[in-house]
Amino acid sequence: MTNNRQSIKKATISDVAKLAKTGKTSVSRYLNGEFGILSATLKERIEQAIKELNYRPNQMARSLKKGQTKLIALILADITNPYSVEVMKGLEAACQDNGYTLLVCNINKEKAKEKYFLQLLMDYNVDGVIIHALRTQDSILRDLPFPVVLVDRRMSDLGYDIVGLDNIQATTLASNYLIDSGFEAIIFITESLTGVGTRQERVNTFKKIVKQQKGIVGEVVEIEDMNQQTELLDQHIVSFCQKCRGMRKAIVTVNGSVTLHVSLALKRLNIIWGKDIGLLSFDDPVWASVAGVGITTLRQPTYKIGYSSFEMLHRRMQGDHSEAKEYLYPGELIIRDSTN
Amino acid sequence: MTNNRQSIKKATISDVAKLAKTGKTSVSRYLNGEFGILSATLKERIEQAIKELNYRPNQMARSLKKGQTKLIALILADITNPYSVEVMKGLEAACQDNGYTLLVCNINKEKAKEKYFLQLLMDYNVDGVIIHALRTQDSILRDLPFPVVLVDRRMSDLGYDIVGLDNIQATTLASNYLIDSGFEAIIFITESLTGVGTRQERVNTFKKIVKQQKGIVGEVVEIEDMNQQTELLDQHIVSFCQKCRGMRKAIVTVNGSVTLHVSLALKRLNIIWGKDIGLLSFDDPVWASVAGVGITTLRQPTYKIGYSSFEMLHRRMQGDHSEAKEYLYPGELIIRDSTN
DNA sequence: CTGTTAGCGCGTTCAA
DNA sequence: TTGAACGCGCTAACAG
Repeated sequence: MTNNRQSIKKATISDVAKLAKTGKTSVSRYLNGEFGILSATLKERIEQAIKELNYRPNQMARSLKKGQTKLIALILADITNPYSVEVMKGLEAACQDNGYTLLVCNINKEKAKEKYFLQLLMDYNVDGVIIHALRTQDSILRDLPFPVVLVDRRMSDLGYDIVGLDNIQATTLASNYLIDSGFEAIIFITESLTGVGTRQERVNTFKKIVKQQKGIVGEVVEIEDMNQQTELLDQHIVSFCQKCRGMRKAIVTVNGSVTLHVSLALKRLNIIWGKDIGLLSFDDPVWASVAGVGITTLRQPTYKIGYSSFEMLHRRMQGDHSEAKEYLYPGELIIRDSTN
Repeated sequence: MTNNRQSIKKATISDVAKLAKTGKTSVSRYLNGEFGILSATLKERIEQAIKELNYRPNQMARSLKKGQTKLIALILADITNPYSVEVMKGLEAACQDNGYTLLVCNINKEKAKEKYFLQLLMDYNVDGVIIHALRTQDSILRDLPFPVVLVDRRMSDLGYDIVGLDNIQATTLASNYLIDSGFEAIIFITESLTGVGTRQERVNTFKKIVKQQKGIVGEVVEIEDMNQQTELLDQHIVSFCQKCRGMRKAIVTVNGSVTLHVSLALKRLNIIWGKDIGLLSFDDPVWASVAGVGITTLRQPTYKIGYSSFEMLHRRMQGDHSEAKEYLYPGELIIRDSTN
């Protein structure tokens, strides 16, 4: 059997018109639901012809004509990140609910691709774009020909709408929980902070809270590249443990990826979370409950974030030119045995 | 500051032609790299005009005219599955290397969406489609207007190319490893087998190997819905342990998702892998090394699978009508402490 | 080497 | 109520 049978030519609107013995215009009207101006019999004939030819309108032609493609795009830094995938699922649902198709663009952490995709999306005339975790400061980000919504604040203000976690609320919740649970020394471990507003907010809030509490030791460690600098990570953990000997210690990780790296480090160092040290993670990876005794996490309403980012975009696509807004959702603490 | 400034009208090929004082044809030739037929001065003028207007060709118009969109699509059952995401990354890289854009369609395990997406892709005239884990037996799958490549064999033979893991090699490798390591009773746990060729192949190979070995107890458990039937899973594990009391026991899980469920079950039952029972998982989830003592896995060459699925598709898109082929890649055993 | 012309499939005047 | 004709932005056939 042979593959690739382009032989099946698709019927066009003209074919339908011919078969229904009418003009393309009426068919077009039928397609667009303007039934008020169609006689019952014509409508019937067209219906019949469409079914017979198995006709489906060509979206490309339609897009060209109407100037809107019903395509929207999601640009994300790293599709390996489960958080991003969750957001994507919410977004996807919203798209389908509204007749839009989602184009997923994975930057894959390669800076060059940011521009590449933005250009591409302009070339394809997408109706709108949702950007998650973009870092470029390129001027291309100004005056884009389509509306943009940002998931998580990541760059200097460009006047775009923002949807994301309420980092202040979430960090406060997590920090206070640890303190109330009797932890006396807390180290906050993060990846590169440059250009990533989300992480900055978490770090800053953490610092502020710790400072307000007397007798609590708070420390922040920033490691540029977790994949490369494993020894550095190990060293920081070790020296933290030594410095705070005798105190109840805990680690907070800024996101799921860091949590994985820290878990690996603790295994290497033979430090057991839930027993030798506390552990609390932003994001709620699926494996959080099977990793050792389980890891306490701060879960984000990812699905909702994805879904409502579409809603904001949709408003813009329909011509809403009002001031840029921020929609921040609260996080939820999922308590497991790493912090008991 | 206001968002959504569609005000910036994009320049068209006519604008460029006018500014360069020439016809659209020459501009088009320039765009398509046919420099052999362009005088140096004209080329120069066009180049200048394009830069000045910041012109970029409209892909929609181009697609309409040429009948090819440079769009290909990936249809997958569940984007939450890390295996699928890995495949996607390979595919994505291949697309970019060849100037194609990838459309990701997530079925999300909702059967109705399979047809929906296939229709959609026809409407958008994509050049080709890669299908991962589709289950429909709908006639729509025959005579599609674009070439198709299947990742993992999942349905009755439709004459499409197939790329995936060599399940026989992989299962043999895994099973023999367990037997050689001294395990005497092995239970193979899988999700629903109906319509999923990949899982069937793994199960069948497992059965065959176990039967050949004297003194080895082999058992297969199929659980339809892992999310709903957690008690059932627990029961099966418990009864297996009772039945095979005194023997060295191991569990094999058919994929990463099942591994997660089984890990959770073992935690509930307070059975410790690597000590009370062996555990070996198809797929290699990122968390395999932080779950308890670590989980031995059978890693698939996911990236390569994704990349080469594009290559096969590409050949078809260029008109190769030869017989459908199968490309199967071997798996690799990653040994951790769950099977020592 | 270059420009004019005719569509690709569809939506939208405008006149009947 | 209906349909003919034009054009969206681009490429290709055909003349020059």
